[in-house]
Amino acid sequence: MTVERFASPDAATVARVVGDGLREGAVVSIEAECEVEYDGRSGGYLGPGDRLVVCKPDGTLLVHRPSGHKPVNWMPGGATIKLEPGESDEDAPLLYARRSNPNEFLRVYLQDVYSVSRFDAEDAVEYQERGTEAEMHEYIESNPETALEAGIRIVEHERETQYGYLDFFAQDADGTPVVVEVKRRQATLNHFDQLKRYMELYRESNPEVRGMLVAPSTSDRVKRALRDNDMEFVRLAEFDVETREASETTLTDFS
Amino acid sequence: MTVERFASPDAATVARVVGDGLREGAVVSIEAECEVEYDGRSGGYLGPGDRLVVCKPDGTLLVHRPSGHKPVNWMPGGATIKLEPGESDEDAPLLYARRSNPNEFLRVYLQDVYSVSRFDAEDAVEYQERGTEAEMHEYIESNPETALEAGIRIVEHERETQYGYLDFFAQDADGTPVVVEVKRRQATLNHFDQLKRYMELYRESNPEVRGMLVAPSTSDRVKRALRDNDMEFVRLAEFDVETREASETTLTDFS
DNA sequence: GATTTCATGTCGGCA
DNA sequence: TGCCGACGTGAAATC
Repeated sequence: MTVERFASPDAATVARVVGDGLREGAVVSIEAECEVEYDGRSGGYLGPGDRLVVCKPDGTLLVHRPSGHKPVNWMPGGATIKLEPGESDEDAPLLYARRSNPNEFLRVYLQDVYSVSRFDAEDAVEYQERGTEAEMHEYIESNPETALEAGIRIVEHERETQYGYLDFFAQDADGTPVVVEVKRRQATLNHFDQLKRYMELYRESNPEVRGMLVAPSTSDRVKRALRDNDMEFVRLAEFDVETREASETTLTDFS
Repeated sequence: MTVERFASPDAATVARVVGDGLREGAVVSIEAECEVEYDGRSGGYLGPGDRLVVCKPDGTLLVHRPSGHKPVNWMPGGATIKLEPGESDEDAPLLYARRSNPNEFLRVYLQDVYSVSRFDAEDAVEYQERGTEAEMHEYIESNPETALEAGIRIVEHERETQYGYLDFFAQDADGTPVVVEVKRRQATLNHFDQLKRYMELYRESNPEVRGMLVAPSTSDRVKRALRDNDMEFVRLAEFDVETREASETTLTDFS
């Protein structure tokens, strides 16, 4: 049996299921009324309420409220999770997770456990992702003239500078060097800053060097900042999610 | 009963529990072997394997593998979730979530549902957080001389400029203006960029203006970049998570 | 709705 | 291990 579930378990059962489950590599889910306390990089307290608590064998602990994408409290993988049965029968069992670097902990007081389940999940396949920044780089590298401008030539990809990595170092039709920074989504002021930082390095030795910020879109503010600093925005419409209708791919597309 | 669970349910039961549950405001968790397909801002495919699928009544959908803090696939709140029973008995029921803006969808093919549970969770209390950037601002505003330097005076908090907001605008003991950028964690090159952007605005009219990057810590690289640009780093040790041992607060601290 | 900034961001890559 | 930047970043505040 892959899933074992216990309704209204007592503290000892909860302790056993959590302890054995995690040690043996299972995912343990708990539906309970609980109180949560966190301290570390930030700190917080959540009073009594019903939540879904998920413990993974890698040390991940998630506390989910009935709404919201993010867990209200959590511990990323690598933490040590243990369950301490309450001292007396009235005491709530304590689900306790701690990690160092940074030093932090999470305490979940399980005041009323409605249900706990142990899930011996087998999941080995890899997630296949499409549409990453790496893909955008590949596209630009193979089609620089379509993507950027006629006559441009890529000289180097991922060039290291003393101020960090720049995406492409290129030369335009006239042989003028071009610093290219690529963003997969709408370019922000931070991205402008980043490009400018690289530009300053090259402009010292060659004031002619050009700077290109390449992205599916950007705001007017960023465009103005670029103009004010003699840099350029290049729109890569091919990667704009909003204009490209979410394509109705089917499973066979991945075969 | 707050939690209702069904072991090895058939497609019709899964459809009923998911449909009724979400409509009636419950959290539905599914432990199943499934296949996942996503398309939208990015795209991806996850082959068959055992996962925990969580559906919330606000439209949140999470697919969790047995390890990792983040769901391998998800849909943030606001999506429309529906479950379509397979056409025939052999067809896997399809859990389908869609949203617009951006336009994207998630398909979870439930090939083998080990268990589905409906959790009518009641959770009304608010989460109380400590240690935010706002708190750091308050601290600096009330103790500028301890936090920053002797004789300094805060002139303005959250001043708007044509290039964005700066955290504090101050004057030192000599009356020289000081631009202050505050970060609640280790300051990065990006934060340096941000401060520099503001600085350039002020230096045009007054080359004497000072720039302060205030954070619990930063890297040597950032310190050097600051020095090279005649700006300063101010360490706010009070907010350093690493030096401050995770304090052993108790529930009573929040009363 | 668009833009900007914060976050217990998390995650991965590389020195 | 620490630093650095991408992310389907998400979420809040502001305009």
